[in-house]
Amino acid sequence: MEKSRKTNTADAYAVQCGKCFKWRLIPTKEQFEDIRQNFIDDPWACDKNPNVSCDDPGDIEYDTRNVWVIDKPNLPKPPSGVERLLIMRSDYSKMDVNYVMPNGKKLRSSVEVEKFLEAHPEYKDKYSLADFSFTTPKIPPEMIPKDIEPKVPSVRKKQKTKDSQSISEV
DNA sequence: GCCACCGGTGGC
DNA sequence: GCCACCGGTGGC
Repeated sequence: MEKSRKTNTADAYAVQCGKCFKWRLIPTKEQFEDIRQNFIDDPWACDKNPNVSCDDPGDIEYDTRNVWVIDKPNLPKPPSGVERLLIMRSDYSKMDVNYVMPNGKKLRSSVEVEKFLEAHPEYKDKYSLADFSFTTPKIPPEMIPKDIEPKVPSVRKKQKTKDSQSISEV
């Protein structure tokens, strides 16, 4: 996923084809969430779209012209009426997950979800804890803009090679 | 007074 | 060492 400097949230979503490894843009967040929730059992491929094949050029390149963040596969899709927000810290150190409930309340952890459901029994048959995941994507070090100052100069963070690609929000 | 944002840490 | 979680607070 690529983040807009303005909104601090993803402004595009892309999935990588399991066969040709090209990246294809997914038009909406909800479609992206649909693909993501079953990604391991049902990996995505270009021909999932009747009008697209691996012979077609990719929609977007994985490079530093955008800030890419690789999402975890198989996150539960937010139930209807609930939106999952993924917010980038201004220093690109990490991301935060918030769930926006139908009444506008934002939840920051599973514990808060639990409390919310207790406090609002009317939602209890509609939503369950399993619908929520606060797992955050990793930010590949090369995606951190060059003009961002490293956080604590005294502490060196070690770079990590991250395997995968698979799913990504841009 | 709220809430978006950030820093710190406990537990794994 | 990582990351899910939460307390604090500055700016509105």
